[in-house]
Amino acid sequence: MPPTLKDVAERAGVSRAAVSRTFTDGASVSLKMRKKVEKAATELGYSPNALASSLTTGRTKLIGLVSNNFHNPIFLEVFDLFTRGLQERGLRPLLVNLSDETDPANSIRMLRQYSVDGVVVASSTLPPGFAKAFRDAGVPVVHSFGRYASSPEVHVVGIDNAECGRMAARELVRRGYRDVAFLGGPESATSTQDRFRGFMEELAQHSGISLRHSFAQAYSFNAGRAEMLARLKDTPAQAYFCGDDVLSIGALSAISDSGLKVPGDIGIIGLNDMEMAGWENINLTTIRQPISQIIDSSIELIVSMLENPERYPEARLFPCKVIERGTLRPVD
Amino acid sequence: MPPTLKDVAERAGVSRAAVSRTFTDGASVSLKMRKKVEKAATELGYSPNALASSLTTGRTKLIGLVSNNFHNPIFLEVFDLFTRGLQERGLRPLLVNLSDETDPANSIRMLRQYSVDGVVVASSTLPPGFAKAFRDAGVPVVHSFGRYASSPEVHVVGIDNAECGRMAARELVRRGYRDVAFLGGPESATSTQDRFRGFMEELAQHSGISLRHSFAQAYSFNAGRAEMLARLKDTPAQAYFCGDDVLSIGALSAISDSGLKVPGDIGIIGLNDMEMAGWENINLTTIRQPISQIIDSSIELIVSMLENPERYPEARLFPCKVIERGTLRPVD
DNA sequence: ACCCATTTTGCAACCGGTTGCAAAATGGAA
DNA sequence: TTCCATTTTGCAACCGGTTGCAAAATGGGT
Repeated sequence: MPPTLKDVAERAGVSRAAVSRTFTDGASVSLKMRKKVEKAATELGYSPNALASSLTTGRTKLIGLVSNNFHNPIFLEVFDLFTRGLQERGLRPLLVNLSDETDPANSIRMLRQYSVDGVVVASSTLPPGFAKAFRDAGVPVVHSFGRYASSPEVHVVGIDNAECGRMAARELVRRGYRDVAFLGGPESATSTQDRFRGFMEELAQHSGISLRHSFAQAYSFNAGRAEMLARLKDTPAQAYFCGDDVLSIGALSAISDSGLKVPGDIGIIGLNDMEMAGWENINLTTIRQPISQIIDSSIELIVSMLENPERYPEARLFPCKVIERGTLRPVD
Repeated sequence: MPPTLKDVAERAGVSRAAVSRTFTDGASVSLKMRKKVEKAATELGYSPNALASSLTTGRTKLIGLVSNNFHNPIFLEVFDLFTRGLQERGLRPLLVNLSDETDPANSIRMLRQYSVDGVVVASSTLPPGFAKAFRDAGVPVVHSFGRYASSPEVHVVGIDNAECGRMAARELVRRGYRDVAFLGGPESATSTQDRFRGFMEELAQHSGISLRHSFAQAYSFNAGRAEMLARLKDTPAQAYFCGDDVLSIGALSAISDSGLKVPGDIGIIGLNDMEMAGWENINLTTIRQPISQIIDSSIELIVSMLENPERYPEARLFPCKVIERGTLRPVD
């Protein structure tokens, strides 16, 4: 239905090759020819079919954006930044919602059918093997918010979750808490495991600190609330390092329902610093994850892999920092 | 690099047409042939190139998902539902982030280059002309959360925003508020205009009610908070119908900061019933928009347009209802 | 006006599939 | 076994572009 190369060529009275050349930059076309072709093209309202050309060039400019985090508000920011960043570079995001799927086979097949030039896996809960499966299938891949590995097999861009755990521990100790707890996300998520490990390691350096832990079912408000309600049945800890901000907000809600005060009775520190954490009626002390840097860097990396698919895998970790708000008691 | 039809044909010792047929259902292939081909295909790890086939079939199974709402948490739910619904039907969402762009020309060109089979415009702020431009370009389109028109030029699926305005008005009147206000989203958004119109219309039916109005810069927490802070400089109204839930939450934050109580001093009613509205520490009285029905219906519509692109445009509006929580005072 | 190096152009094959058509194979009935 | 209607298969053209190669055009120098 829409006009094709052939239509333009006929109308301009030139060869199809000539038309193709005026629309691929770097090709040799005389000014006269270009004028003629452009005239015919605009008259017909022609624009080249990207998919047809991908057949011969081997490039679709399609990037698979794969995620399973469609319930955590911070991922709206993530999608916003990714789509804008990709668009700015002339790339198109083909979105894949994993829902509860953790087997990459389906997504790989699907994304290969559409010949995506590369894939960004955006998830803090999927294991490194997930992204690796793409690489093994010959698809350039970057795992954003993925698990750090000292000898990474795929590009990983994110934060050092263990270091964040240590950071949270230091912050709680600095504020004089002695009886602390980790209220993590799902135990199977790599981010949960790493944050917990770091948290424990650091606390082990300090004497006389008691530590407990438990895990919520998901990184979600309801899961955080439910888990904290359960904790409140017994004597709760003095302060909790929660798996992330949504979880923290759920916990806050449980605490205020039970009549206790934050930070008076219980302290909370989260992780992410999503927009909502700064809302005045939440005012959560948390650890900021530099989302936009992570995403810029991920895009830069996937773009560079389009030129050089064999690029040696690297881990890019960005520093986090504590954002002090109102849910931890002040230092004495 | 990945194996092609030809590779499979050679390995199986059959024609390329035979291979093609075993992978298109409804085609005539003997069982013996099928076995042979499937064997060769799995040995090579072949899967057909969807883009190449789109060239002859004229179908890419790509659906453009166009939105400018990447800051309203409710759109995370929207994206989740859309991507899942499309995937279930074997369609792939190609995401377009409009950011601040309101001219459809770019998106149309881009989506035509990728030969999308159809487009879903998911936005409550874009004017009907936006979606219409796609239709005029010959691309099947559905405008979800779009403006209702009695003689629609494109398919619109959403709610009757004016009716929601009336509903909010009735609810406030029923609770005995006499001095009420509309705190809308951006004045240019069609949803804002319609909600305001309905709200006024209904209030005009009741005597002795005073109405004021103002508009926030965006459908966002900060905008709602800023706008409410401004209102609080003078004597505020008794109750506010806010443009949506995020705006409401911003307003709530401003109110509690100023030392006033909700619903004691000021009542708030929102619109959307996003997940957060039900969180116990927010507990917002609001009007529920049946998101998942809207999206199911949108997908059903766009799918039906793939078969019949000339399908007569219709408006599908879903009823909303008031969800009573804790931000309006009880009926006397 | 002529020659030659350089640019521009068109031809034709190709990318990875699909499909109308006719030839070949199948299989049931006589 | 033979015949004929029905499937199954392969050939070849096509979808909308790109690109190597050789022919044609250009233009500068003498």
